[in-house]
Amino acid sequence: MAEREAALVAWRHLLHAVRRRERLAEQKTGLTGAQLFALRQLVTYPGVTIGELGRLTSTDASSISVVVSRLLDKGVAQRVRDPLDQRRWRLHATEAGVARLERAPDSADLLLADAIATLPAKSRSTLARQLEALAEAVEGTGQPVNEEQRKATRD
Amino acid sequence: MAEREAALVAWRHLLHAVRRRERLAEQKTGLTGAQLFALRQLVTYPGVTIGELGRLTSTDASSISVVVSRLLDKGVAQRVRDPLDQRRWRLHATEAGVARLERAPDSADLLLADAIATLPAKSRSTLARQLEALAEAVEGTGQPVNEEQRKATRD
DNA sequence: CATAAAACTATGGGGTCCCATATATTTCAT
DNA sequence: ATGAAATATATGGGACCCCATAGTTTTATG
Repeated sequence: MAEREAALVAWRHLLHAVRRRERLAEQKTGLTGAQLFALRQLVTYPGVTIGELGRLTSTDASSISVVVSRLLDKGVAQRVRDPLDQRRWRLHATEAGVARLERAPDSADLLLADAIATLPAKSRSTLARQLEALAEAVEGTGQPVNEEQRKATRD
Repeated sequence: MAEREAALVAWRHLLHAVRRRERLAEQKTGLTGAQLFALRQLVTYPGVTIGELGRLTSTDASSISVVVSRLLDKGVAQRVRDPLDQRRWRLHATEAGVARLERAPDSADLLLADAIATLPAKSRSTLARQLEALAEAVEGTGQPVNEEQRKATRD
């Protein structure tokens, strides 16, 4: 019944809420949700590459590549060739970028993080486990579902 | 600490898993994730309107309108003017649409629903409550509403 | 050492999403 | 009854997302 689908509905509510919040933040900051989130990773992990950033944000490298190019255009990020590997760019937030983030306290990713942080520790870890289990289930089927945990290659 | 962000990471993992699963299902069925989900609602709630479908799927009416137009083009849905209100379309899945859905047992929305269904009842309802709470937090907060444009879009 | 294979980033295709707007129809006030 | 306000759907803009693929550079292999 409705009971059985409540979590699925709630999942969509959260998705919708996040997307709308991202639009609001965009109007206020001029940076989209994806841009804000990527930029925040750059502040936290200075010098990451495109590929690493993709793994950090759980998006395809080709997707994050486009997002980064916009960050560069807007002057909130910089890139430098990795001297040890000329294929890679090392990415950094600029001063302007950091300032821009500080003026975006109600971006979707932060509100979500804050909301999660206010959960009791136990609920929080349960939630994390459940979401990972769901991701695993959605990911796994269709392709060989190995009991043995896939090579994790953690981020 | 990583602990504090585990749920946020898990959230993104699930998002990524769903998007990738939708691509796989698309290759197999010729219908995108949004199309499959909308079509399934049409089977469950025959005769819904565009607006109702938007509320059912937690998406903007203008977004679902485009998705529906593709369903119509593909012949998996039909529409008829509501005789009582000439602005509205009444939407239905066609036979072909129903058949198409039956051949898509591993679509993202179904896999997610199944995974949720396999959770213990208690965990399931807790998850639903938590996700709703997060949606509420993301939606509600930060919204200074500063008088300005405030279109009550409750659903 | 030369070359094939793998890794990294970028580009383009087709879809989705929200918002702002436009048009048609219905409902509400006066 | 008539004009104004609200409602329903559609269109276009700009960004995102995944996948396929291409061009470089690096690593592995014979």
